[in-house]
Amino acid sequence: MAEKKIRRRGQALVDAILAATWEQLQVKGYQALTIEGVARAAATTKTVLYRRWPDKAHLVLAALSKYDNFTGYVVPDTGALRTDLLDLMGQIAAFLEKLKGETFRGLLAERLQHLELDKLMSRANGNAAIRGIMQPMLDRAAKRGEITRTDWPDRVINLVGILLINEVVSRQELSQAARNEMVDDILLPVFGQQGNSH
Amino acid sequence: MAEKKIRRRGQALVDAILAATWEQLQVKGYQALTIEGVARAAATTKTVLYRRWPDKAHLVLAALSKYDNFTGYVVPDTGALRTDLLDLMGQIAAFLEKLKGETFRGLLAERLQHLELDKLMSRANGNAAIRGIMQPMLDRAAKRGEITRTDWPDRVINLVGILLINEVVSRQELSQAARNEMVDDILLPVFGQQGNSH
DNA sequence: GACTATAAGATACGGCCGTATCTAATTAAA
DNA sequence: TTTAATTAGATACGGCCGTATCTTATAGTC
Repeated sequence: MAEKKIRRRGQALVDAILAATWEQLQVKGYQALTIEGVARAAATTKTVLYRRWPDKAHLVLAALSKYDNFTGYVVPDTGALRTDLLDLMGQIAAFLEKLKGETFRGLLAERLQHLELDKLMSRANGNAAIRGIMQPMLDRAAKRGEITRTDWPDRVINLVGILLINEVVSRQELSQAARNEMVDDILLPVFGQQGNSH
Repeated sequence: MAEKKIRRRGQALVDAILAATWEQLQVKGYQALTIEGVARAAATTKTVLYRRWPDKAHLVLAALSKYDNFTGYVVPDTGALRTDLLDLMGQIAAFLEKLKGETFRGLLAERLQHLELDKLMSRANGNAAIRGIMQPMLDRAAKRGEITRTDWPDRVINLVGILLINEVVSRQELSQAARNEMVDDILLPVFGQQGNSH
């Protein structure tokens, strides 16, 4: 008569929780998602969640990286620095798009309050990752004679990411026109390619 | 025998609340400051606070603009675009400094979640305000022959602010060296002044 | 199969959020 | 001065946070 109380454990439990997180994220959005709500939806308790993830941001990132296949970026090689930059921006834009804006802003906001989250956001933030993509692009551009200098400091390398993030945050969208403007008015002049902006 | 119950009203009450807010901000910092805590400290209730300010961010901004005299920026006129830019950055840096970093990040985070706050933050964010300062600088630089173009889009004009904000957020400081680098490696090239970076 | 370490689940806590409702003090109007 | 309109203050609500504690199911070990 008494119902069996089956308990999920380990990976099975994690999977169930992340599934619930993902579903809540779709239904309610980042802001309205709560730890307790996810726990309820996953038919467990928040105690269990707090044992694994320190806060909402980490939980959501875990779900994101499980479901929203975070494929890495590809180093563009289109034959010209300008189109390389536009291609890269397109890739990042697609990534930000998937985060649905509101989720992205939520994660960013959380990052501002708990700076440790930095590392996890390195993809969107683009610290080390971006250099790995930019450097080959710049080296090739130099070889082609488009630019002369290739040893740029982090601040310059990260500029692409900063511009995109700011665009999403302040205008809530990331149009092709905006990307063109950023490349032609800002990035190309910075990298020292003058004259053939378009 | 029964104590008189004197009630503060209007401005007197607002003043007391803002004083309490300011004090709590010093003592606890932005994150740990709570509406209920301020209400307690001001010997009133949160009902009263919510009748005037929609959230913590607005309350703190109100206190800031009352106590931390938000003096406006002065349009630099040092005789060269480079030093003008450095001067402006210095002014903004001083403003950000006063916000104690943590408060700034807190306000920024809040802004990400409730985008309406945008307007209030326009000083730090620098939408319309920044153009009013940048444009005369650029016009003068053009007259001097340092640059040729002066009709820059918002995205370019706002770059100064974006760079500074990003610096504070990601590195938690804003050194003179960093400002020099931003001016020499990014801003001057963007505005088209090549060759005399330093 | 019995025993033990581990981890899930249940429950409760104090604290804060933001809202609603009611009362009582104060001010302005009549 | 009495009356009416404001607005401060008190209280209570449901909801969530993050932590602590305790019970109980599960897995591995002897």
